[in-house]
Amino acid sequence: MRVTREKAAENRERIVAAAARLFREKGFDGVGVDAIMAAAGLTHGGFYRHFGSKDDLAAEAVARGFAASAERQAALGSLQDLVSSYLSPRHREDRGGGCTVAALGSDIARQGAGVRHRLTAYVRDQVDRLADRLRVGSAAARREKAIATFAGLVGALVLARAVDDPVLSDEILTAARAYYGAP
Amino acid sequence: MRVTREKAAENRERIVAAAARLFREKGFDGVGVDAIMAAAGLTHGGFYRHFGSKDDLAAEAVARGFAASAERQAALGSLQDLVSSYLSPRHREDRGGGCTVAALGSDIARQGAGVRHRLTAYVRDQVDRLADRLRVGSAAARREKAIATFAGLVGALVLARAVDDPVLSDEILTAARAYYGAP
DNA sequence: TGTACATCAGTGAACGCGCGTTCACTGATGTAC
DNA sequence: TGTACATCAGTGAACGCGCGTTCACTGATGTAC
Repeated sequence: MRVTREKAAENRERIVAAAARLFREKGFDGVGVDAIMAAAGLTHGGFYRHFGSKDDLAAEAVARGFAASAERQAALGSLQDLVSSYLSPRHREDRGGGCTVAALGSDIARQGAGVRHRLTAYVRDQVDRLADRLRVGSAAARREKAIATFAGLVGALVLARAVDDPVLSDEILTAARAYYGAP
Repeated sequence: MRVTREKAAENRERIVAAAARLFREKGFDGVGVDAIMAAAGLTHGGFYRHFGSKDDLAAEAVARGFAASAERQAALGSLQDLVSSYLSPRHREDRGGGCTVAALGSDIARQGAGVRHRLTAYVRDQVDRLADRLRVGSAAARREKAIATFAGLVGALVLARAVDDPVLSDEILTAARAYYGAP
């Protein structure tokens, strides 16, 4: 059942999108090739017509996630908007659709070169963009604050998701929002 | 080959210690029961004389990691000491022996109730201790800063480990050290 | 204190299962003429 | 434009492997007398 080149490209896109979501939801080891293919409406056998390995897909999937995050960030006006959106209960609940770094952070260091390389480019880019939004202090001071803020946002979201007490989780989000959202 | 009660308790300790290290190094899914038992100098078959399941061991192993972290923190004098030790290259390199939250953070939210419950108690405790160390501002302001600092430390270490460029990794540690270590 | 027996920590083989990957096959698509 | 054939995206069965867990067994330890 060969399909149109166009249709095949579309299927490939759906595989990457499904993988990006499922990896964030369940971790790299928590979801198999067959589950990803099923989520994309295909059977697992065809996987290797599109990707060399599950690792290769992982690299593409995180790249896709980073691109989506970068777009979302660009669409948000002020630093406060960005912080309060990142640290919202909605983002906490939406691991599958949210920030890839918070969803997979401690896993990424254990992944292959492709995944780590893409994360590195993303971190560099996000730090630059964050520093640009900070209007006070020297370039070095803004960069320092951008790095600390990025780390704080990621850490706060990870903690808010890991904790099993909703009250403490809310408190973490609120405190970090106030602390990092201050101008 | 039954062994002394004392020897059995000692073996159990070694299993938990090996698990705590290996889970942090390779993730919960990255290491199997047989590897843990081998690291403890035993064979895998005896595992279920000590633990009901791998999940049960995971809960004990993270609890052990948290206890060790709490001890380490108590031994450090000032906030600056704590921050610069946490964000040191040595800690970045020593995932197996370091902070459990940074090593397993994004995995923990996907783990069973035992692991998450223990993490929650640890976070509560660490936030309290950190707030106590901050000498400025109202109780509420200190608590807010404690939460933000805890999140920032965890996030910075996760990023410094995930990035594949040592220069950027060092910069993350240095920036976060300066930002969060300031009195 | 000494003896007989029950207990049970540890061993190593085995289980069922799910995983990543491979493969022969299908049949619509793409292409050469 | 039409025809004949090669291509190749997708299917579904199969592969080898490692995993968490179970089990029959061993033999030193613990205990009851």
